[in-house]
Amino acid sequence: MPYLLCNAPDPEPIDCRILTAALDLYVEKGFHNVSIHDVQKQAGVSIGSIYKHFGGKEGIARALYTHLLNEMNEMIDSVLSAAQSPVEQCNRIIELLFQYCETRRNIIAYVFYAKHKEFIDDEEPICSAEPFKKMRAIVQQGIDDGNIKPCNSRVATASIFGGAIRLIHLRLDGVIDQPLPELYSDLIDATWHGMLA
Amino acid sequence: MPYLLCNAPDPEPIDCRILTAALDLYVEKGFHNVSIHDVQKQAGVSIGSIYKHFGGKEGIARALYTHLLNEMNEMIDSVLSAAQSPVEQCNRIIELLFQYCETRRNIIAYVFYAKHKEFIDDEEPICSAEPFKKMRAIVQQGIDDGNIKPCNSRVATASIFGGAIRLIHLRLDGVIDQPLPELYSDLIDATWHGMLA
DNA sequence: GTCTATACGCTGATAGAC
DNA sequence: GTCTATCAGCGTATAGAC
Repeated sequence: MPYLLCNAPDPEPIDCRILTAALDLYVEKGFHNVSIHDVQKQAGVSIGSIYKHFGGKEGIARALYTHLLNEMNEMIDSVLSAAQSPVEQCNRIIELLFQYCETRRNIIAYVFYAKHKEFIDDEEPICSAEPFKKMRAIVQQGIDDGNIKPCNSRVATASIFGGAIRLIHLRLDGVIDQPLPELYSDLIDATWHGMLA
Repeated sequence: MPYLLCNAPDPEPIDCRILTAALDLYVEKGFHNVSIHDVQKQAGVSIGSIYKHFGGKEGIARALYTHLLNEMNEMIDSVLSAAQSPVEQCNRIIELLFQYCETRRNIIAYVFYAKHKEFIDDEEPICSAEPFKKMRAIVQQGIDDGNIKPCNSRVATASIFGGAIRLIHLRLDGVIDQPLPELYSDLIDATWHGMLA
């Protein structure tokens, strides 16, 4: 995977055109409501090329999946290498997710919102994927350090990131019309200090 | 809607058999991976009857949608009529959702997990539906009373219910193998008092 | 490597008997 | 009201030309 989808070289190579076209269509209409012909038309390539490169519709979805998880993963790694405390790392991840939700909407939608099990065979649930494991590891580290409240690590991770993910879903659904970064500080305060007045 | 799906009379009427069969199949395999013939077989009725009663595959999905939202709504109303404080009402809703997630798994999956926009035309996002509005109203009431921290009501609602919804998703995905009610008290503590140690 | 034309299967939907 | 048999259309995938 020589480059990230959002940093494609110019002129855009054919496989990249196919991926971005498919991503847009899958997110907008849902995987099952998109035909190979739709992708072919939008990408400006032929059906033959699509089968040559990805072996079919599901092949594109699987390639997208690994590709975008990879981007997620690099994002998490960049946060980790900044070497702050676990709490600050969690905050930074949420901050970046909120930014991406505005600037790279379809990537976030595909990773956080699509139901991959319904169209990609034998795929592990996405929360078992590398970036999500790392998020949980950060939380566990915070617990071990004594900075995060000691409790079931699933519960802790869900408590810390659940509100953010919920807001992302609502934003993607069009229920929230405010850009998420504007809600960041309120959410962070609620997450760490609780919702009691 | 004379009865709730989970309290169907005996012998089960034909439309109810269709709905429960479709619910099971839709949740297990995803709407688009289920054919009318699958539903017909599982429900033990004919295709003709299905078209007579619901007008087709999407008609079943729409009927399920309104039916199950109705059940959700009654659940919320029962909590509201118990007339506790908003904070206790929120806790009770989460407690019931966790219970339902174990005992009426498919109902929760269909309401909280399915992407209705992908197969039901012109449907409002589900969080605009009555039960979700009521949840937000409860939170707003708590803020007005001075019991819940005053902030953007979307953020507040997402903070309070986001962790629970996230755990429900993980449980439905098979990532968590512990029954959710066992995680209830940890989650509630985290929600109201925050995640700092 | 890229394309076009074609074949085949599946699925949603209907018509008409009981 | 319930059922079975049948149709028409779409969408995936392939074969073969350039």
